[in-house]
Amino acid sequence: MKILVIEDETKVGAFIKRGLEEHHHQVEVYADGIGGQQAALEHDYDLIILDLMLPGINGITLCRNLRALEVGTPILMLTALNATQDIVDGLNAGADDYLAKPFHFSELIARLQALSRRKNQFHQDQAILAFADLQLNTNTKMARRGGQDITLTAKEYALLELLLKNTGKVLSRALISEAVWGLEFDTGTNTIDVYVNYLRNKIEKGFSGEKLIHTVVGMGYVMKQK
Amino acid sequence: MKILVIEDETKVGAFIKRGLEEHHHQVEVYADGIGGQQAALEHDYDLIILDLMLPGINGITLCRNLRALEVGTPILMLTALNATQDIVDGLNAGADDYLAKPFHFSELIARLQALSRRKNQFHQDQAILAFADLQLNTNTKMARRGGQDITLTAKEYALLELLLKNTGKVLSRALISEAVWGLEFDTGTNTIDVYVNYLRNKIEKGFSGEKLIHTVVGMGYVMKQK
DNA sequence: ATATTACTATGAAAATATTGGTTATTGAGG
DNA sequence: CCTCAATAACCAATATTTTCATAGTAATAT
Repeated sequence: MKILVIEDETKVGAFIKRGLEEHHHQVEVYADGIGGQQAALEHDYDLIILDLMLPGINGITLCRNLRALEVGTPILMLTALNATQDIVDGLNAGADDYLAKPFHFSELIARLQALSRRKNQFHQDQAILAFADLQLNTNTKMARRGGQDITLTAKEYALLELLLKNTGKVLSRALISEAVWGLEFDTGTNTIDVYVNYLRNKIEKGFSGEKLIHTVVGMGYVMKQK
Repeated sequence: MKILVIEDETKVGAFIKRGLEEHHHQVEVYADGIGGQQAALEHDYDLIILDLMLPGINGITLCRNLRALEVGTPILMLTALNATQDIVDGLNAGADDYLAKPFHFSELIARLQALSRRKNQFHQDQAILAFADLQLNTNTKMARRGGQDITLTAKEYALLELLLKNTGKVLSRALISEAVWGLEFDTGTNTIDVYVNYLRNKIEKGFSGEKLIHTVVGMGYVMKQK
């Protein structure tokens, strides 16, 4: 996920950044509200972590501004302990959740996951990912081709979902490794190739439809037709 | 959605109506409580937006009346800023959420979405949830299969209800944990698995009907047939 | 000809199922 | 108000099942 952190205490900001990066997120930190607001408007983040105590602009105002400008990105507020009024104000200003400082990092991760889950639950418009005569139902986690249901394992599903969300784009092994296995390094193994093979056996072998997962030698794999 | 707005300030009423219509909702506005209450009883709305400061009848009274008359439609109160007592009274009278005036339109939209989400998840005022030959009576909290009554504990009931309200959808342990136990973090225990096992023993073991709760390894559990 | 990718079998590891026991909670009776 | 018993909730261990990662070989592309 791409995450924007607006936090003036540099130590706290660095702590959050480091921790989130260890969880394979992409993080940008702004120490002032003005810069943070600008960034939020210009880029498309998956989550904004916003300290309410900021120099320059009040966090609640910032939050309200973003919502007024139709920025729908989930916002997680950081508040001082027992700042009940801040919490109420913040939620009214359009924030989605809050976390009282000081907090354990695991709490932050938990909130973050809860938020993305909630968001995914609401965004049900993309329940089915389809390409050519292949469909992937993100609710049932089942694939379907030629009227036939196909059961996938967790890794197979993650891989197919990635391919279907990036049809026509060549995905490098490094990118696949990071997205599906959460690894940022090259393991030196052929695990990805093996899983591509598993997928091909399930969604291509025995089906009359054309080949969908194509190898680009030296580059990676693509989901495409022709 | 079909939305009823009860608001005496015509400017505010018009503002809400216009905004909601831009979001493709169907809106009716009543400027007085008596007319609004009448409308709420006669038509079937998806949401009622109710100003607490009304001429003729008090908003809280109106809210209480509707609930007494078995109108289950979600009610979103509009209150003056810092009218804490009103908020408490309103929620006690059966309102589902509140919004302090003045508010940004995006806040209203957010509340509305949150309410409809909550409603879909929890407020299915259908007394009996049924799937295949299994029934769950949400009033008596009893399950029934093959003409035989099954008593459930609180957690078992909550879990079964969740599954039945999301048949066909794979529910992750994280989601189940949040919905049934209210936890946003992973306790590191296998409590969910144990309760799935309890449920299976009660609703599957000893019944001729087919298996209904399916495990999807690495993903979670689903209620489905076949 | 060689680098790269495809395929396959297998043991290891992870995930899940099941069971037994411990701690909480509740409700009746003293 | 307390005690006790019954039930529910929870946890941890072990058993079982499924999935995964590896490595070796075959096939294919450049």
